[in-house]
This record gives sequence, structure tokens and C-alpha cells, in this order.
Amino acid sequence: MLRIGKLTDYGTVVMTALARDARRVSASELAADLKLSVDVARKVLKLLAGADLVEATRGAQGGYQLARPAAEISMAEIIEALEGPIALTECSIHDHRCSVEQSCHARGNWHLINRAIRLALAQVSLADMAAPGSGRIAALARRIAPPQSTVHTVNVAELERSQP
Amino acid sequence: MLRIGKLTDYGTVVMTALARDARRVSASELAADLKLSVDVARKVLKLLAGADLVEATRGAQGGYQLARPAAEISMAEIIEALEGPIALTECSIHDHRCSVEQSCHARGNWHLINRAIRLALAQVSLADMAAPGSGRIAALARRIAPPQSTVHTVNVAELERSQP
DNA sequence: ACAATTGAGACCAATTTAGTCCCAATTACG
DNA sequence: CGTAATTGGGACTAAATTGGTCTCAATTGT
Repeated sequence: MLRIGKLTDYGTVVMTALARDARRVSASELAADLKLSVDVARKVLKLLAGADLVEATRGAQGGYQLARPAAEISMAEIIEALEGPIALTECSIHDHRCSVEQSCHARGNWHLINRAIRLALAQVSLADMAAPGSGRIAALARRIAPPQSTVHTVNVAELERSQP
Repeated sequence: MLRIGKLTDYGTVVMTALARDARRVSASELAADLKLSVDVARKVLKLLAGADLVEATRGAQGGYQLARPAAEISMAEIIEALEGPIALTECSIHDHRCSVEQSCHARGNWHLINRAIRLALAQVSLADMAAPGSGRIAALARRIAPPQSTVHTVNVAELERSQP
């Protein structure tokens, strides 16, 4: 279904919460606010801290804060911190693990597609994500949308209808 | 890892093979050419036929052909045929299945992101994919790339390096 | 000293995915 | 008309992945 894992999803929720609250916040407080299990919140935060997206402070009164301003953290970074490299296909990460590698004529293009998707995600900042209906994200979608092709305008129109 | 399943991957390989060969081809012939197990090839082709992306002919001398010209079939369609809707997050498909739905401020933006990614994939045609190094896909990536932001140009540059 | 925290990682249950296999229906061809 | 070649529609199992929980060590403010 081309979906991200739940941990990653929680990660974005946790990050947007941190983006809206400049204080240093403990995992348990975040869990309570967001209605997550404390264990899950801790796991996510540990991963985010490991990737240097949040800064952890140990000990009593400790907790987490964003390591950088929200505008300087991209969705691509968050996703990668929690699920590893953004690469739709096996062959985009490891060579020689794909059985059809020889006869596959699509590999190079998959790389380009991965790059395109990663670029798109790299342009969405956590600040955008934390804003209620981000104009910047909408603008990105618009920029990606139809140039002026003949064939694809049909498909694109279909899409717009089927996924409003 | 934000990746597609193997079946989907095989699906794109099978489709590019069909795009390069106008004849009607049987599942076993495709399997042999592409070094896939016959069972897997058949499974994939059945799914693709169910989605009307290929046209199946039963009986002796039967087989599969593209249902439409390769230029009129998009990667988004192929991916959706094999893995269901393109929706990175749970909440983009089913409401009320996500435990943090209440406290989640990111939902609307996830929808926008999904749309952006789907639009990108809808613009890559099977014909593009079958071409050895598609200029159109590269152009798409370029269009997505840097507008003229201050912060994100840094991240984008990083990306380019880390995922060449 | 103690209580509140994060760090590291083990662990199991649940889900998902990959890969096979079976048999019915269809069709070309000798 | 019979047979071989095909797809259709599933069921099924094994493997891999993910989600969620738990334990214990290290750190630090009071």
C-alpha cells in the first residue's frame, strides 16, 4: 500500500507536538498529551534522538526538544530516521539482491523516481507540517501537478477525483 | 523503508516487458524471459488483468498484452493495482483507525503529501519507465527540486549527495 | 540518597508478505 | 471431438516484518 510504518506516523505526530511547544518535554508527558503508550513514545523519541532530530536531556527534569528550528527539519529526515532510506525498490539500496536484476530494464528509472519522491519530502518542513493547512505543501502539490501533457492530463484528472 | 512490495516490483518489470513486446505473451514465456517463477508471474499478471491494465486471452495460444498504449498507463496505476491505494498513512484511507487521531495535527497535511506523491507517480508513464534513461522522469525530478527557498536548499543539497 | 528520566536492547505476538499449489473454465488445433 | 495450453480464482504455508511491552543500566536535579 506504499505506506509508512506506524512508528513513523507516531514520529511525525510527536515531532509536530514538539514543534508547537518550545519547552523541554518528557516522553511521558508527550505520551499523555498525544494519547500514546509511554513505551511507544519513548521508542520513537529514542530513534529521533539517535538521528539528531531531537535533543535529549537525561535525568530528573530531563526530556526532549527539537534539535533545530522546525523550519529546518524536513519530513524526509523524519521518515528516514524512523524507517531507513527512502527507496521504493530493493535495488535502490542493495545491488544484487534482486532476482530479476539482469532482465530488469526499469532500474535506472526507479532511481529517478525515488529521487523525485525524496526531493518532494525534503521540501516539506516540520514547520509546514505543524501548520493547520499548509499553503506551502499545497503549493508543492500544485508544482508537481500537470504541466501540459496530452495523455496524462486525463489520468491526473481522474486522480483528483478519486483522491480528493 | 517506504518501499513497495516485491510483487509490485515484479509488476513493473513485467509491464515494461509487455511494453517492449507488442505480441500477446503467455505468463510462462514472460517468466522465462524475466527469470521469475511461473507462479509469481501468473499471480502478478492476474492482478494486473483484474485492474484492466493488461488484457488477458484464455485458452491455447492465449496470453497477455497491454490493455492500452504504454504512454497511457501510469506508474501510479500499476502500483495501485498491486498494492492498493497510495496512502502513506493509515488515516488517509480509513478514518477512526488511528489511535492518535484526536490529538493529531498533521492529518490534513498528510493528505496533501499523499496527493503530491500520487501526482508525481501519475506523471510517469509506463513508456517512460521502459525507456532506458527517461528524460521525462528526470525532468519531473527537476521540476520538483529546489524552488528558491532559504532553508531547504541546504537539505536538498544533502540529499543529492547521499542518494546519487 | 532518591526520584525522575533517557539509553540500549531483548522479547513475543500479531500482522503482512512471499511463494506454492490446486482445480475449474476457456480456447486453439489437430 | 479430444487434448494440450492457457487464464481465473482461490487456498495455503512459511518467512519476514512490525508493533508493542518489558527490563535494566546510566544520568542528573533536588
